[in-house]
Amino acid sequence: MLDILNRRADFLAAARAVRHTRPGLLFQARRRAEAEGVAPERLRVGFTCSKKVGNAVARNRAKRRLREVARLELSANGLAGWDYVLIGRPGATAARPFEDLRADLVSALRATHRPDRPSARPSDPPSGRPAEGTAPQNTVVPRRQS
RNA sequence: GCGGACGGCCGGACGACCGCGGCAUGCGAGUGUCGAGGAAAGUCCGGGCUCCAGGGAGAAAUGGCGGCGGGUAACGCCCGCCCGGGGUAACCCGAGGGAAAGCGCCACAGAGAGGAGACCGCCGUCCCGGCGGCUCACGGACCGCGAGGUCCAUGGGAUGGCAUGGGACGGCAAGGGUGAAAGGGUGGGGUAAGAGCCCACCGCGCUGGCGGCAACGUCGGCGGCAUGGCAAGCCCCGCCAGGAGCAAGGCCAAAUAGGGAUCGCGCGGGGCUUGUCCCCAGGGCUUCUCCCGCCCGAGCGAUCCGGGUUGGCUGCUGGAAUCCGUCGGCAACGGCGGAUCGAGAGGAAUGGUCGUCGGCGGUUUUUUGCCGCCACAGGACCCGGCUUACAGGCCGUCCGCACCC
RNA sequence: GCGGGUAUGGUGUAGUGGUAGCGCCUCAGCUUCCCAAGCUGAUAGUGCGGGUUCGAUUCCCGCUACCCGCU
Repeated sequence: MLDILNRRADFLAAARAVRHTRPGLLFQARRRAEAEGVAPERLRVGFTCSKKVGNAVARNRAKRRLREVARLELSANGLAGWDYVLIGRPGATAARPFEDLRADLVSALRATHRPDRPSARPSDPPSGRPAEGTAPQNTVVPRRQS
């Protein structure tokens, strides 16, 4: 089951971790630290849209489509112990055909959890990004959930 | 039929599968039920509600409003009417009090921009000229015997004349010209020329009658031009307004100190006639003043509460509600009766994939077919308004023009 | 939820109701062997829609965009 993310700190932490850009959405993912007190089998997801997406109707519609896509894909293919954040993009999130939007999420998930990609391990960012304050997940190599 | 004015309404429908939020029920799986708008928006006004401020009166400051009457809980909203402006009309628009309380501004142009002014111009008097007459003197020519007459030239004089030139002094403000605006307008009389100088009408001011609750209208009398415009410049007049906002506010639990509250005892300076005396007080309680009332002022004791943080409950939706009928009212609206309950979340619920129909656009000679698209926009304490956004469509009333009967 | 402010050439900014200025940038010319600098000149602007006024960047109303407070 999906837990909904609503604390600002969780969003900020996810924003400092893995990011992927897809035409229909921005994707962020972070493996939680054990010390955070959240049960490790939980999988959490957050949705957000900035004012650039549009007025309240446009933002709500983008978040609903992201929610539906997360319901279909993330509950099946997401990893326990991770936080995911899905961010709406102006125009595209609401206008993109649904199957394309769904494929965007699948693609981002695969890019995040592929073991041979450095970007899957935020522990050693090649671009010299400042290291994250919460270190424990840096040593864990993500693996596919069975 | 075409064009136009005004008012009101709808703003996709039905269905399938997988999902979402609240409530009820169930041990549970689940089941049942309800689930965004006309603007929910902007936050521009007005209220309810809650807390804060001791009560009353006045003032100041600040902000707002501004024809009159009505409606309303109230309003800057609505209705009706008046006045002014626009339109052939239906109808539309108007921050629509005061400019003789005061201050300020009116660029440029123009002579002059506010108790104004004289550039061109008009008129009078005088002076210097011009023209044509009159008259005198002298000269010449001609006619006549003569007295004399006629004509020409020069010079002088006086008075009057002119479609006449220039100047000085004075009168005038009609006309030209400048300007957004030139110190009432039109016409006539009058005059040297003119002018409210006089007269008529209009406008303006004062005043009386009548109609109207009133704004105002209308009829008459008087005055005789005095009062330019701007107050969405300062300002004056009248009216209105205490502050904060549901993250208001209330309750509970966890957690516990340096502060706070209540009660009891107690309390300033000066004067002498030493008294249960008199006088003066200080500070606080809405920016100030006044009146009333209250408290503090100095410590001690007792009792109670408790900062910050986190969570839960409540406020929370039945209300100036909506609909129908009826009565009063031109209307806004109000009275009465009946029926109905239609989101209450707490980072926030309506989505995805389709089907049929509807609408719009494109393609097509047309039909069919195919393709694309579905206005503005999402409750967060609740109401009444205003403003702004809005694909497409529906209904009603009225006006103008053309045609037919 | 409650309030406040700003909008002026491409850019940064002045501006008493009366022709909207200035610096940088851009362009052209001069200067130089060439460039830079310098000199001369030019282009280009009041966010939008109404209203008041003879006249609005200025005053008033309504929108739009951006920014900033408080809770």
